Amino acid sequence: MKLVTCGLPYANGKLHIGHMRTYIPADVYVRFLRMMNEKVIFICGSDCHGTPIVVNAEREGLKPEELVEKYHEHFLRVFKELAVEFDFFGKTTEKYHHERTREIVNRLIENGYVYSKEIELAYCESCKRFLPDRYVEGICPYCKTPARGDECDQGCGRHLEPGEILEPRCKICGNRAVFKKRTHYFFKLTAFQEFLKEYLSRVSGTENAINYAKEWVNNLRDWCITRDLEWGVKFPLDESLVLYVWVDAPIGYISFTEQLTNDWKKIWIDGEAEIIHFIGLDIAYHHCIFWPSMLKAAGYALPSAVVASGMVKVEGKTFSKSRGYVVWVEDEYLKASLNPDYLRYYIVNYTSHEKDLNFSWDTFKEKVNNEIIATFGNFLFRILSFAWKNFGKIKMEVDGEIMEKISMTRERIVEAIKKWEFKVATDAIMELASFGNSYFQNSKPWDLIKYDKDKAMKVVANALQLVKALVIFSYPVMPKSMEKIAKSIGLDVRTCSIDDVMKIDDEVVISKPEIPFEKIEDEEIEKLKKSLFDRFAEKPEISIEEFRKLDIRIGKILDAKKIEKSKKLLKLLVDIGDEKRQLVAGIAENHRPEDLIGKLVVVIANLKPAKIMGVESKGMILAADVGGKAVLLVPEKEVAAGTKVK
RNA sequence: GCCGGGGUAGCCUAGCUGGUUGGGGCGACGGACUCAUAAUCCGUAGGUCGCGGGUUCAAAUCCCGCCCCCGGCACCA
Repeated sequence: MKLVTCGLPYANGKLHIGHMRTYIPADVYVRFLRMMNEKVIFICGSDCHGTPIVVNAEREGLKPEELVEKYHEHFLRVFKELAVEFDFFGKTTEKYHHERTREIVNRLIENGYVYSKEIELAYCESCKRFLPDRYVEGICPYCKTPARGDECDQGCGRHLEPGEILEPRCKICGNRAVFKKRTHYFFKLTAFQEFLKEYLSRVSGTENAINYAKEWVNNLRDWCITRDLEWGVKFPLDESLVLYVWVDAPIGYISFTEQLTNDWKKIWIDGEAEIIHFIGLDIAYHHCIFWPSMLKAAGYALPSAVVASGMVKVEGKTFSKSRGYVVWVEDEYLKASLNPDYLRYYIVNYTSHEKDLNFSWDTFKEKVNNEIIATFGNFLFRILSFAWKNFGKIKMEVDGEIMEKISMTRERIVEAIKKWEFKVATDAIMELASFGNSYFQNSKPWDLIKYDKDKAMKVVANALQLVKALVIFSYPVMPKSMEKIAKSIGLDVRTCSIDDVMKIDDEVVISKPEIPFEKIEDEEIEKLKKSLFDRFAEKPEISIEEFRKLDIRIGKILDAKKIEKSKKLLKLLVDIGDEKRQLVAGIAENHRPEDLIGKLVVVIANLKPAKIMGVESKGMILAADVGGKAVLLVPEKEVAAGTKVK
């Protein structure tokens, strides 16, 4: 038995193509396994806790449970449309999930892996509460830049443990927070270093995730697993605290299994099933470090594989919701009435599972029109049409050569799927379709039919066997379209085993075939491209007053030096008229210090000072960002340092 | 700088536990066919396998050095 899970989507936003890079291949994998006669359970659900949900709900004027429900419904809808069929799709807000989570945490406690520690935490006196995670804004203790409570998101990027942040402010009311002592609870992650090393050396899955994890193992810290929040799973030893969302989220894999089947103990306690986690690379830490340690500590079964998908790019750019490099599944893809199977094929076939996948509308159109339609769909349709028009009923006599080809393709597919090589598997399908076209073309049944009907029928029989094989092979990837086609040859593909491709019926009755796939027109793609590209440059409108707040002037670079041990940073001394400023600029990669001295540049003089690598920076110089390389802005004529820029 | 992943024809990519003439796909060009959603089939052109050394009878594949790209972190005020 196998249990396949997908990383839980976070219930504070809609699904985009980046999400689908995990869910679609997982669904394809599960469907193939079932066709290969494996018993499989496929589990997922909404991840509903954590601070961002509370903050977003407040912003939208909703209760957290309402916000969560809204996105939960969205997930169910989109997964259904895309034919991603989980056996159970739960919610971490449910009672059963809270119970299972508390049971596991109690085991961690009983087994001695949880300890309390008094730490100093930010507390907002006007809101009368402790400020966990992203409720708090302050200064990073490591690099002294403004940061969020849980990580230094603008500066050094470090994960901050609760209470570490300096000068905390309440994000909700903006007031200065005070530090108060508070007892929190820690999981002894450091006790699992040896275990993790051993575990990571034997766990299966994709190399990308495991390699990262092997590096992380050498630098573990105990993990604060409680938060001062009301929204979440109550911590058993202190009900005024909830568990950190990353404690309870993966436990959903267990609690959801429990809802589905009484066999859950065999899977999660007795270790009688293979547990396979499909995740995005961004949550590899949680699945390769935190999660196995927790399971081990609580005496549960360990996952046998972590399969991480690579990142998604949009039109060649790094995926970014805020910058608009994103494709929304419901509002864009589905709204355009595009066949969901096209997206499934694209995601699974574009490149290998662990490499970065580029989603480009032009490539999408080409793959759909050339591969799915011209090669694959056209083969199905030309055979079915020819068979229907000329025979209606075909006596099946299939050549050994054809069966051999089908058998080889089956082997290739099965081997590839076992290794999560979805591209290899789907390429094999396309190749078989191509073989079919070639066979049919070279056999010229449209000529044969004029003088040797029997011979023509034999060609059609061979081709029909290929059609049947293609329908079965590609069903896991394109289930909706294949169900439709299967009907015209009287096949119920949902109940087929992959071995059925080797079975030859006595005769096949053809009903009138329908065109299997609609072509994608240029105008359609242009529209989709336009709405995407229009978004790229969008920034909120600002008033002239807001603009006037900027103190922009011409500065003259008096001195420039490289900052030690830094690759990108230069320390500059700039004359801005009434004073000489020191500032740090990330331009060292394509500017030599000696070339900069004497140069006029544009400076923002009233930017809040910050320290970067221990060097104080008071201001910023402006440059065009050309693929990450800085091209400095300079005045067109010689002007005095300090000249205002409007 | 450290860590990870890469650099193969105009573009995407397989091969990378060394061994027959480095495979595909898209695009380009020429031809054929008409059953088929102007789909399909056959053929042609196009490669210093990032650069330089080394090991070997034999290297895209192994070793050493270097360059470049991507991602993460240190550092883009």
